[in-house]
Amino acid sequence: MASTRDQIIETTCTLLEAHGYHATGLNQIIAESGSPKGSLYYYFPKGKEELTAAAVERSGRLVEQNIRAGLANIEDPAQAIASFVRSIARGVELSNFSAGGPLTMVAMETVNSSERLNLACRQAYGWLCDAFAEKLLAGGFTPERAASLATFVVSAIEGGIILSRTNHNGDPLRQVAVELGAYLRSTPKT
Amino acid sequence: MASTRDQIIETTCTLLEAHGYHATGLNQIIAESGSPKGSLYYYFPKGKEELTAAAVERSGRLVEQNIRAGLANIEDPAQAIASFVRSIARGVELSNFSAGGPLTMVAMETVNSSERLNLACRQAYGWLCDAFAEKLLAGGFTPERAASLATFVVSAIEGGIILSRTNHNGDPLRQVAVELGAYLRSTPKT
DNA sequence: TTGATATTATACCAACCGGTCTATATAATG
DNA sequence: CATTATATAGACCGGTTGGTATAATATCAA
Repeated sequence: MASTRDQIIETTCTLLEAHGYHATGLNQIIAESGSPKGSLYYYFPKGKEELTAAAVERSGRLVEQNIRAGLANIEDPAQAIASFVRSIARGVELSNFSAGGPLTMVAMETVNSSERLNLACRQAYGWLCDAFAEKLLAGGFTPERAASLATFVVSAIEGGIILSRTNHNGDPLRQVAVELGAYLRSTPKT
Repeated sequence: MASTRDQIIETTCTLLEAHGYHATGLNQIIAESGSPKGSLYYYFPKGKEELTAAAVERSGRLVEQNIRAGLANIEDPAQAIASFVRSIARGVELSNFSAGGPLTMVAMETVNSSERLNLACRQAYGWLCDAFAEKLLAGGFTPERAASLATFVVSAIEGGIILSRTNHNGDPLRQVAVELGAYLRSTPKT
């Protein structure tokens, strides 16, 4: 059974992903998690910011695991990444375009208003880039190429999610999958 | 001299870009634009949603113009786009990471909460894609290739802006410029 | 059983939100 | 000049926000 604290974080992750930071109210979190406000402030004395930081960290770790797991089945990095992006497209569609990019909104909403959340998001994005970079490294790319390409991959996916959610259509992400796959297949490894 | 209405829209664009939809208050808009609330509701009787829709449209048109202007000086699409992305990186840095992607946040924040704003953002993103697609078309790509690549380009840039703003560093966008340029140079035009 | 600690449960608060209201300038028009 | 539309000005409203205070209740060691 999940502890009250975990339940609160989990609920926060879901709401942040769907509605963003400023549109997610503490009252909504306690209502959906079934915990009273007293518990929330017991576990997160500094309030919304601290809770969100924990949620961002959790989401980041979760996405990182998803990436590693999603890339593990196919050896060739180009094919593995293309296939993974297609699976994101399906996930976004299945969620009715309310999932995908749990970090994006918090990252953008708090860039200039919360140092703490900015750092949490920066760290989380680092984990995602690292996960891709390691796959590329294992596929024979040099460390420098792997790092630059990983940033590129995360950028393209992030943007693809935005377009797919906005258009209520998984196709933009699928086009990203196609082009990204083609590029990774053709670009030199050094 | 800008009319009161234009002044309100312009202020709204700036605030939306920096803080997003839910963090931008009507009181803040009227304070910074110097117009009283009565004028705001005179020009936008339906309130915040209507005003934001106007701001999104304006931002979309403005970005579209920037793209066309930015791509006009270099004939080769790959070089032109790479150069344009580098100029975005400079712009993001110069704004202290509070500019870039005026549509992103509104698009994400309102995907499932405002049909009207969702449509406005969808339309605006369409304009951006079209601007890139036309450059690619002029560069010899087939219409289908141009459309798919344009979506890819917008995705990568959008994501690059997120990473650059989050990391308070223009380099992610510059890496996007490098990889995007390399891919567009090497990918077949049919 | 007792006492201390950990946790839950609400009542409450000032501040702010988007939105409505009425009153008043200002300008164009008969 | 009188009248009418346009536009400005800001007080005000109910509801919600994040956050605080305090009391009740589990939990468990001694």
